[in-house]
Amino acid sequence: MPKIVDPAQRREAIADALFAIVLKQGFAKVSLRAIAEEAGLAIGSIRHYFTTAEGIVRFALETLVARVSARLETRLASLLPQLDAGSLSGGAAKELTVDLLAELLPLDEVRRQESVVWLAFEETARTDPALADVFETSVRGSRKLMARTLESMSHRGALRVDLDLDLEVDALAALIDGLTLRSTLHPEVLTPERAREVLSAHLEQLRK
Amino acid sequence: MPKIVDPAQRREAIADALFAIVLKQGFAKVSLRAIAEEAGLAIGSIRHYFTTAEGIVRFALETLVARVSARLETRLASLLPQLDAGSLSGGAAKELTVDLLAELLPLDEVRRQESVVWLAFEETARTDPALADVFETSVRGSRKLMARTLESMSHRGALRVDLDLDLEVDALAALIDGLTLRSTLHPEVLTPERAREVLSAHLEQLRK
DNA sequence: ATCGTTTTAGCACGTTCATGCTATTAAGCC
DNA sequence: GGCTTAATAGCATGAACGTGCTAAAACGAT
Repeated sequence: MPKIVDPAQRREAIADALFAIVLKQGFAKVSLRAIAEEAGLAIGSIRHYFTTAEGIVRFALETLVARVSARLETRLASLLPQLDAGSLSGGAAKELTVDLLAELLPLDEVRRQESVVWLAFEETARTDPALADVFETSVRGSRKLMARTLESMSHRGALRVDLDLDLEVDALAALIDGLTLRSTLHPEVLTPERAREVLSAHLEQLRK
Repeated sequence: MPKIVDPAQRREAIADALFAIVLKQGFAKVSLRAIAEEAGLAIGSIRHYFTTAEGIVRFALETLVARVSARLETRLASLLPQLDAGSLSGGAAKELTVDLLAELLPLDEVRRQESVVWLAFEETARTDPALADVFETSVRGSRKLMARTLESMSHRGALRVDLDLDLEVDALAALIDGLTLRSTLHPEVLTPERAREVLSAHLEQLRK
């Protein structure tokens, strides 16, 4: 039998190499050669796991989405029971909600890198049908997360009653998108910590 | 004397060709050859006006910024006297303010195209120092516009008094960034008209 | 009509790219 | 210990790229 290498792990390593290049040199510099060098592999080796270059990009995007989704799911799973238990004060509940949504902000190096890569993919996806559907799903998913969050507040009676909930969902989703965009690409204008404050203040204004 | 061609006009036409390619095929497909074909010129002709390919990109970005800035300046110039005159009702003043800020949203085909190109440049600029300073300036400029807008409301006494003005400036800037991003790249999730409604509602909530 | 200069055209070169193939290497079962 | 097969390595090809450079063309003043 042959040399044993976990193929899934190898694929992830290749995706990580792609991320590193996007991060350091931008999406335009991504190429099989660059990925091979970054990963410390020969081009032939990479092509053993991915037949086309496009396949790498596609897989990398799916990997990225999976990682972020997993983190959000984890947080959500630990948050919802706490909120439903009703044992928290309004302020504590709000802080936990902020924590959940702030998961999307580039508040640490890992998330900063993910945000950069995410934004790089976004431009590529606009003209690449193979990637577009992944984004469509993700964007709808993030809107859904906002909706769930606000509905949860509403059910607890923690939300102002004079609000158009649907409109507030769009506003919250856009606000977080904008905060992420600015604090990722222009941290000297808007620091991630500041972005978190803005998010917190926004939620505070929605409270009763 | 030689054939008469307005060089400035030619440069703009070349920039427009670049915009068209970004729009139709994405930033990755931009090349001298592609630009030449789109503009109906020979590569040599283009290189007569721009010695390097990088120069075209740089010039195109400056052109884009100039166009958007000019539109904003025009609107601002017509808006400020009206507001200072104090002859408008609060509601009318707010609508005019929304109109001003909505200039940044992709509400018509021209602005949609500009937004797409703008976002494409943004990713490129992250790793290209020659473009980065243009963006730095523009991002600060847009924040300044938000600040001026809110200050104007504040001076007219049209703003709630319990607000942290600086925080609201960041929030407004991020909200508009996010609305633009979403309604440009994912109009099926957030239509531009809907984005305008969100913006309007946000400003309404800031009013006294 | 001729000349001088701007504009246009495009060839040639060296790089870089993705990809189709073919060898070579390494590891576990017989 | 040799066989089998996954994994690795890298060569060859053709296409696309930016750019240096030279030649042609177009046009207005003389």
